[in-house]
Amino acid sequence: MNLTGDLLRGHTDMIIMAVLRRNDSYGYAINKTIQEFSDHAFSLTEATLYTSFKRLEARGYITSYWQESESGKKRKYYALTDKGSEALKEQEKAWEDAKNIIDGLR
Amino acid sequence: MNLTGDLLRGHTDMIIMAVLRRNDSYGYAINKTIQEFSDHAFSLTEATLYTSFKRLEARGYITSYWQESESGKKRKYYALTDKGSEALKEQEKAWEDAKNIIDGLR
DNA sequence: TTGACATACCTAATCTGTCAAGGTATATTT
DNA sequence: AAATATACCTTGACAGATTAGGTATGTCAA
Repeated sequence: MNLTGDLLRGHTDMIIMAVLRRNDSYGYAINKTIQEFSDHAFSLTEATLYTSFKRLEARGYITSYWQESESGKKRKYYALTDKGSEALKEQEKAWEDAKNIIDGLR
Repeated sequence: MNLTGDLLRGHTDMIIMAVLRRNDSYGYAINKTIQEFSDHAFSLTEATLYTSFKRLEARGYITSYWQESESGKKRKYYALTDKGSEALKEQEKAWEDAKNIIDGLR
């Protein structure tokens, strides 16, 4: 498997929000989750990840808060907002459409 | 359905090559084919289309030749090369992976 | 205890593909 | 004669992803 991020471009936000729908999480852990679910075939670059956080927060789709771990490290947690939840649903619909179009053409 | 090309970004080349796998075709007709197969929900802009042709030809994935239609209009036909056929297979594999990753995360 | 690695955050500059907005020209339909 | 469909193409701007940096703390093995 060799997946460039460009293949999922435009869907990064959806992926992140889908992870946050399960529960609040922080950058490092979110990326780990994505890696695990793709059998370590795919990971977002950190730049992509943090750029996406900024974008999502600016749009009001997620909020953030700092929390300290047991080990003492500071983590920035993100939570999906109601608005984000709505946006996620729409993006998932668009994703289904995209799948149908591409698969229909083959 | 409201699909921006950005949602399919990175897959445009695959889509075009998939159309060309059926038979040689020219720009205008290729776009019509894509529109029909997506129930007119999706079409590439012409700029995207011709940019993609250039890119694909530069990579040796397609070749082109001019041919006149019965009506007298000149059409630039494109044909999938062996190299393009190989690339298409790989891209389709990557597409399957992308689908699995995204759908697995939801 | 020191060095390597994992954890955890972030930014600036660059690259790439798409889009908006233009352009040319011929054939067909009204 | 005008409108529409067919048919090609380019330039400049934009948005999202990548490359390549940066800071700092915790953990574990040698």
